Amino acid sequence: MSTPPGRRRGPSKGDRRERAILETARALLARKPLADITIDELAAGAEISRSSFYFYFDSKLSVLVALLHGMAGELGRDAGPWLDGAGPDTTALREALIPLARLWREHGRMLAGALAAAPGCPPLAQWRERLRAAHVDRLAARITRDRAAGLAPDGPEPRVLAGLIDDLRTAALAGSADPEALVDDLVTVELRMIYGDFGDHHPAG
Amino acid sequence: MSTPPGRRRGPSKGDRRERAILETARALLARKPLADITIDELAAGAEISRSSFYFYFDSKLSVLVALLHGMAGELGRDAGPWLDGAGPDTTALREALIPLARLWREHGRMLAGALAAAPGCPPLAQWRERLRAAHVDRLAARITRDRAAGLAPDGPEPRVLAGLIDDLRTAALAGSADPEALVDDLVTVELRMIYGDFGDHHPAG
DNA sequence: TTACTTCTCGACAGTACGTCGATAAACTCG
DNA sequence: CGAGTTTATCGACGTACTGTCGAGAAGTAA
Repeated sequence: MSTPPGRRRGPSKGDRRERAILETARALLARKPLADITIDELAAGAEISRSSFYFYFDSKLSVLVALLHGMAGELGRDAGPWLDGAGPDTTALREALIPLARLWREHGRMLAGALAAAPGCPPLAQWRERLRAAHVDRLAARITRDRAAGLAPDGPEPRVLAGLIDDLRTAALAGSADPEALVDDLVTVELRMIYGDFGDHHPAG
Repeated sequence: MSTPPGRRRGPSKGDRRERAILETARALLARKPLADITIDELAAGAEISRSSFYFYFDSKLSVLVALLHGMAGELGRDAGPWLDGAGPDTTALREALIPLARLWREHGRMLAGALAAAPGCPPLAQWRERLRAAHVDRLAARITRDRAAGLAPDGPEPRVLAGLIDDLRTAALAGSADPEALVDDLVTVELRMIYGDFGDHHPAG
């Protein structure tokens, strides 16, 4: 359910087909959930027969996983300054959230679909877990540092708090029709979760 | 997909069958997601044939919806003191969260499954929306009152903030293996989201 | 050409869904 | 009781989608 079955290597024509399947999937996922997409549609989009589809992927879930992996890098981009910094750095947090929100605007249906399908499909669950862990680990470390430095008040276990922040972020972005409009509010709220209102003043209405 | 097809009224034997289906569904949903449950299983659990199932419900989603409606009341119970009160009332918030967490411990799989299936099934989406609206409306009003009274700092639009809190709560409870262990941390974090650290001190490690 | 890998497809088998019409069981009321 | 109606049950059917198999067409290279 996760590794391609037939192909070996070679930059040949079947590659274009594989791309076409991925492209078709991306297009369809922007309009409807995975469950409503049939292998026929995917195959038709790549101009091959349904059976041929199975030469490239072993299920539509594999297609989604491939799509998601292709996007893995983008999801954590620009988070460095915030996650590796210290104190209630509004700007850094915002700079981390903006590209994330953009990604959610562009691929929201796909990401939300993947998240919803994750419990019940190990490879998807693993993908989500990895992403979450990457965020939580670094954020928890940051919280620990800030508390030690007296920059943040005591509170929930850093890892738990970081988990709550990740949950909030994901749920909010997944649920919103206009994720980018949420950025400023998310900044405020995430900072409050960590710092109380240490030096925080709401940036924009 | 949402209203029963055949039955009229009368406290007769078919009622027991309907109950049996609901019971079976509840039991199965505790172990696996809706997608992995077949009508056959539901029918077998109620000791009727697959076709007979359709006399009672028109799909397994309808069963889930019925189950959910039967639980609608419990979900908002004990939230009154918190939602109708004022200021960072740790106790009231905790009293609201405890029964909620208990419910999530007992029926977490079912609730999480319903949430995951909601986008893609109007009746479920509606159910979720109603629940969310009920919470958000009252909480937003509370935030507005508290700000007017100088009890809470300014921040995101009350409705937006309330929405974020609802998202956080739901996502956190849905994702946790032990929701009740999360209550104290949720209390801390929700209060911080609304009040910054106005008078808040973390209750328990 | 031959020999090989890459790619394609039709045909098949399996599973689950939802509908229909025939009929059985249970109630109702004369 | 027994005729009529509602309530409940089921088998058979048609449909949609999934995934596999094996035959073989293209492409590539000696």
